[in-house]
Amino acid sequence: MPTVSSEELAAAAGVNSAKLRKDFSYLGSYGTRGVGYDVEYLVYQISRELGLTQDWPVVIVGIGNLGAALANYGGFASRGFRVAALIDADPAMAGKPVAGIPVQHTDELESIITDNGVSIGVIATPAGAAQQVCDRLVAAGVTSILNFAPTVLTVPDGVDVRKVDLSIELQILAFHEQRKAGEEAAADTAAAPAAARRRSAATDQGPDGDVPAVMPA
Amino acid sequence: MPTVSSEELAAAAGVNSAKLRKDFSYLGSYGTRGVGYDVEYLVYQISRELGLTQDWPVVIVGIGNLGAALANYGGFASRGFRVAALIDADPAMAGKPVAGIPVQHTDELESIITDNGVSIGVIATPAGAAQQVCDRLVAAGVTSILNFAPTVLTVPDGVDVRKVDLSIELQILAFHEQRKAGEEAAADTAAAPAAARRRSAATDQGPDGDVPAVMPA
DNA sequence: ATGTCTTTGTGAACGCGTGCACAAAGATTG
DNA sequence: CAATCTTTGTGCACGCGTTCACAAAGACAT
Ligand SMILES: NC(=O)c1ccc[n+]([C@@H]2O[C@H](COP(=O)([O-])OP(=O)(O)OC[C@H]3O[C@@H](n4cnc5c(N)ncnc54)[C@H](O)[C@@H]3O)[C@@H](O)[C@H]2O)c1
Ligand SMILES: NC(=O)c1ccc[n+]([C@@H]2O[C@H](COP(=O)([O-])OP(=O)(O)OC[C@H]3O[C@@H](n4cnc5c(N)ncnc54)[C@H](O)[C@@H]3O)[C@@H](O)[C@H]2O)c1
Repeated sequence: MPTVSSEELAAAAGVNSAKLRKDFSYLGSYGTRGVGYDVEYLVYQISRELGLTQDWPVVIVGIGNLGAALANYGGFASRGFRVAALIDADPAMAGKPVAGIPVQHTDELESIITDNGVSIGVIATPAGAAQQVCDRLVAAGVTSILNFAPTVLTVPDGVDVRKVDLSIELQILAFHEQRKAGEEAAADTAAAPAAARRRSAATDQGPDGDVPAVMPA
Repeated sequence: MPTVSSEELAAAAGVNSAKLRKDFSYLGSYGTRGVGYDVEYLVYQISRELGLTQDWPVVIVGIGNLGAALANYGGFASRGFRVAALIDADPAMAGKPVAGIPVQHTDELESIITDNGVSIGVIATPAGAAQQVCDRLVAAGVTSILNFAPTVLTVPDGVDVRKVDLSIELQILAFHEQRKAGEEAAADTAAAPAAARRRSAATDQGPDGDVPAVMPA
């Protein structure tokens, strides 16, 4: 029986072995002391706990550059997600297949959700349409939303939203990049607006000081 | 002078106002008691601290479905990121413009990085090519990488990597979705492999118990 | 100038996740 | 069966981020 120890797994994942064991313990206690974890059983238990043993139908709304790329992405199917439908507001796109799936018009949004029992929706529309699309998805029964539009969505309790903001990812990299370079360049207060210059010399922090807690790691 | 209070900002952002004030305090102390924060000055200070006052050239490697969508995305430019070059290994794509920018062949990767002083790279190649592309980017001088390929990249110290894994985003939603539904469906141990069934009845946790600490929020 | 009222900035307490350290479990060997 | 050895499962302590609560600052009215 193939097994792994928490030490091996932790080394591979780059985390602490005690943390890993404690995490596993939340799913139940199914390691064997002196031996480790039964790989097959472990994989199954984690998959089940994560909901990967079921198939989740998802709809993608907004089949533009990004939506089309997502529709073409094979990585979803391999993790148990099935693209149940593609939805776009552009009448010219209706019926046209993307990634082998015909695009349907927004008019049919509600019936698509209901008929397919969809509970996960992906929003890839322009920012202006996102909240409205979100509202319709939620009203139709969707309770989990993956949002690519740069908007903060408002949803009722019980609905989960995850926002993927690629600009913010770049901003985080740029922030660290700036720190790496040292703040020599930060002294260019010439570019600051009038109100900024007002007291920048007095209060701007120097290159010392730690990373502000505001920033994500 | 247009101002905002920490209370207003916190309500808009959906966070605690004290946290917001403490966070701002790390950037310096530039609120006015009894009044609030000078909006213009606040925006400038945050932008500067985040590195948004400079322009960051980025290269995108792998101009397929996703890479092309990224190249077409206008949201980057508006946040101070300039697509300096598009790079792909496919000779057929060389010279062909995507989003108005001609695609260049991988052979020129090193010179592109050097000539443009690029320190941020985006990887949108298939998983198999990601590490190799990453190594070349790093060797050429890139110190920040945004990785879309489903691979854990190994990089030397001093290089930052951020991984965007859309499947994981969906998995997190599916996990919460499963919990919302109650675990009635979790009892389908019939689908479990032999080793799993071995003792599932004995140790599988019931519907009670809290959210495992393993899971991200 | 003095008083009032609003809002900041922050010390202190709290809660939670992480890591240490070890007893208990179980496999394995003699 | 007893001894030994490996690795789990977890109590406990530490550290860090979040939140509370309030004194101090400053605007504004009188
Ligand atoms: N392209 C990227 O790489 C990228 C990166 C980050 C974020 N985003 C965000 O993702 C979203 C989509 O980006 P894109 O580049 O694909 O844009 P796009 O303009 O190419 O596509 C938008 C699509 O949404 C459709 N649409 C508009 N209103 C709709 C509605 N009410 N209901 C349904 N469909 C509607 C349009 O017909 C169009 O097909 C935008 O909010 C963008 O900011 C894109
Ligand atoms: N499409 C999506 O929505 C999506 C979502 C999540 C993750 N991803 C990941 O993003 C990556 C790209 O996805 P895609 O759908 O755009 O794939 P794709 O096949 O459409 O594009 C890949 C591109 O990379 C190029 N390429 C291959 N090897 C290269 C190399 N060594 N150097 C430079 N370029 C090279 C190919 O010529 C091709 O143009 C994949 O790793 C995929 O798993 C994609």
